[in-house]
Amino acid sequence: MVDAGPSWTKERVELLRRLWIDGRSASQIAAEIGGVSRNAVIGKIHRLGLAGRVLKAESEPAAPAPASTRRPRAEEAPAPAPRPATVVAPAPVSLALVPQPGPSGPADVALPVSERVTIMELREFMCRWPMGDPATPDFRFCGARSITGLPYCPHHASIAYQPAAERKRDRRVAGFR
DNA sequence: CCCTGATTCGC
DNA sequence: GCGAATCAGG
Repeated sequence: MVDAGPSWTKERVELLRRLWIDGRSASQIAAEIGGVSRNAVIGKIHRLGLAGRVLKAESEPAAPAPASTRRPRAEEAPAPAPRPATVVAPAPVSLALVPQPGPSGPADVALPVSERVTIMELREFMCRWPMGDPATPDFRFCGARSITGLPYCPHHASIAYQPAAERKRDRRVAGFR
């Protein structure tokens, strides 16, 4: 007998809870757990009362824990917000840390050339970092998946968003490459 | 176009 | 309870 759908077994629910609290997105969790859709994950999250995740830690007297058959599972704190991997603000990356094209080094290894696109193929979710000379036919945009909310992929975003102090002096427009 | 979570509602 | 479809927003 091919056991029916896995459904939400204890293990799966635990995994779900772990990943969710860890800051994973519903789609990521769905892919990780397997056999369930993102909607299923979200639905379960709500039924478990885990919705809302970490975002507001103010006027919320925490959940009214039934307190009864509590296990010595030393763990029931209101979660100190484990900071998801989602970074909105540009990290303070200095140019010195950006791998520069050396005389004998493939500086483009971090750039998926195969993903380069023309302006016609460019979509909003694609990295708009210009590559090459706009006057030549081989001009392309990076085209990699851009960071949600930003026009660039992680790599180019690290170059584009540098500390103001770093560029305040050398504020030139030309030199895009 | 991509993504996110929230909600609804038939099953 | 479940989750696809839908909604609302980025």
